[in-house]
Amino acid sequence: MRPTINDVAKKAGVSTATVSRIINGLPGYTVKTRQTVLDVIQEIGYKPNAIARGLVNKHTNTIGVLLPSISSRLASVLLKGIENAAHHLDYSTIICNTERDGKRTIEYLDVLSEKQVDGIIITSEWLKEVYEEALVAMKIPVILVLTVSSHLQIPHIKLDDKQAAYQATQFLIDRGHKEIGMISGTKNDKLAGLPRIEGYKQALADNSLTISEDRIAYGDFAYKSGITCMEELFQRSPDITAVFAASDEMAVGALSCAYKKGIKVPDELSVIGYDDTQDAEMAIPPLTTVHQPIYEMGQRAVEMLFSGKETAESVVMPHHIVERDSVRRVE
Amino acid sequence: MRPTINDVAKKAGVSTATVSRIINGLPGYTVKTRQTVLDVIQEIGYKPNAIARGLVNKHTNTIGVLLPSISSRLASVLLKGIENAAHHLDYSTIICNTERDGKRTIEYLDVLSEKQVDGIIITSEWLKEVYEEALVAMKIPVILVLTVSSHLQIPHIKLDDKQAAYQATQFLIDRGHKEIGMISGTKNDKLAGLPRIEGYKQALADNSLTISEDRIAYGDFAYKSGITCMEELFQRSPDITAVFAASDEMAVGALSCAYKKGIKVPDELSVIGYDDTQDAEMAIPPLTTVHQPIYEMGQRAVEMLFSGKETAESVVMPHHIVERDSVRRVE
DNA sequence: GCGCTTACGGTAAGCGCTTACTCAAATGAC
DNA sequence: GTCATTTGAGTAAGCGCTTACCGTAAGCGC
Repeated sequence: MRPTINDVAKKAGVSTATVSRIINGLPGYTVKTRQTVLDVIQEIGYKPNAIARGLVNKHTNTIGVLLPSISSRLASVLLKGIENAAHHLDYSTIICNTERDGKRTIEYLDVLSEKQVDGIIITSEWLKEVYEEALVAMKIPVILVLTVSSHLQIPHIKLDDKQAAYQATQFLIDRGHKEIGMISGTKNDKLAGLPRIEGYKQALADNSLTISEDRIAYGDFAYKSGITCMEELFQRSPDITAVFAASDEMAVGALSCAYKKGIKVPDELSVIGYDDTQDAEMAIPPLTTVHQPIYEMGQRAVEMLFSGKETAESVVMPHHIVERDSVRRVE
Repeated sequence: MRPTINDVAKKAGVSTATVSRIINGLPGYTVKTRQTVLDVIQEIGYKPNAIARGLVNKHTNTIGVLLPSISSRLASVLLKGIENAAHHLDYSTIICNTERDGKRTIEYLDVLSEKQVDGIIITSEWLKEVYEEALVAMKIPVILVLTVSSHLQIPHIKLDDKQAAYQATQFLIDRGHKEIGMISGTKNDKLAGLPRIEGYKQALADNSLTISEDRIAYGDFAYKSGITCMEELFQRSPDITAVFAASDEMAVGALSCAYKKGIKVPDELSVIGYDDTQDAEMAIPPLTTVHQPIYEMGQRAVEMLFSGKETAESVVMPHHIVERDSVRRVE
């Protein structure tokens, strides 16, 4: 059995209260008693039991993070930002990989509630009403990253997706492209789907370029769907000279598709991505893309969780385009 | 305040013992009392406090995972496997991103110990002696993934790296390559460094090909180092026709380097990677590589953690080469 | 109707801590 | 030297649960 506070109290000839005060840095003892107690702790290798502490203190110094798909580059960088900030604030982080499964999400919410986490960060996933109900029932601070709440006043962190998509498209237009396709995410995704399509269309409209549904293909943000979407686009609208993809993974899929068809990027086709994950950097050619400060968003989320304010303000993070080699200027 | 077992006991007109029995599925009550209690639980939205439970039950249903670098593709897939298996067994997983920082690692070990996790999985990182000491002190089951223990009998899961590297090199040789370079991981890495170099050299030796230190460049498994290593190799040994990289990321780095120099892969240079992460699939051209069953290793690790046996047996997982398009046959 | 077993369910201790309350001794003001 | 105050440290309750240990009443055989 691991030594308890009782063991050190006995061995040091003091009460548990004194030991507790010492390990918690509260006043009420001489330097001498402090030293003997510390010595005993060292000697028997005592470590406070965080569970027992949690029971009386009513906080566990741990947070929970819900992610729709943990192995994606985006998710893992976000997670890294979260974990890092949490660790610096002395919090542990429990991960919950929902796989976009509603049942599983509810299970996780239950578990986090039962485990008395001090806060929850929900990322990327559209908040169904059941989730929102569960959330209010548990009265725990929640921060949303890359998603928003429709019914509740839950603070979120994201970027202006429409704006960013607009700028990406404008970037292509500025370089002389007129026939521009789009590889979108899931069709009815209100988070990363619709707004980006709107931005794309708006940019075309503002530049008096024709908008055609033929030039939009719908994927699911993942690599493979980028390939098939690009194939569709080549079929339906072979005249396009540039493509805006709603994720780097899909953009790389487009690159792969073009490669297989012997179409040179950027010479014959320009591609711009979205996210600026390492995939963009590693692509051949390196991908021009919209940078989302993902890591920082993760950090920010935990800061907001413990900002002390009852409900923090939502924040929209800045974005910018990172220019690499996948877009060419046409005459 | 959240309702406690006491609240439901009072409201249902029974004792807490009965409520406890009911939520734990122990015998000792009529269907009728069971139903009233269940109704009350439902009505007031009672959820057992896992912290209080943990205090008396002496287990927390949570495990800790140490990862050297959480945002790498390898780590996130491993994590996914772990998290998934853990969730199925009703365990939560706490992540600890050590960033290969010894001080941080020790901090995490302490935290996990204090939080009374039921098991720990350590991945990829070489076990320093201090860690091993900390580990024995806390008397918690530990499983190692992609690493081993030098002093302790801690069960591990990995593959036969030397064998795998041998086969990768042999694969190149079988396709007619004679001047083969290697992009290795960290020079003195006993885990993923040395064994792979040995396998590479052994294969060359067994085929009476000359081994030259000029043909080995040392990176750190990450993308950027792959680029610089490839540059070095081109300089030091321009006659090589194929390269074996000790990680997919470095292999992709090699691809990027070749691309920049206008060297065609696989026509002018063949590249074989290691890991078979999604990076390999997404590469242009798609990367031939040795497949590590990373996800499965993660799953396996948690199964072993709770196999019931005092100390599980170490396992070496099978590997195989996934042939894609980055290696060409030469005459 | 008697003694027995069995099923139901309550009582209370205790898990390892924190902390309000108490008290004795030391200190300080005068 | 006296009295008020501060300081070091102990006592014990209680955080929300589980569970060993008991009662009590019902059910059974005879």
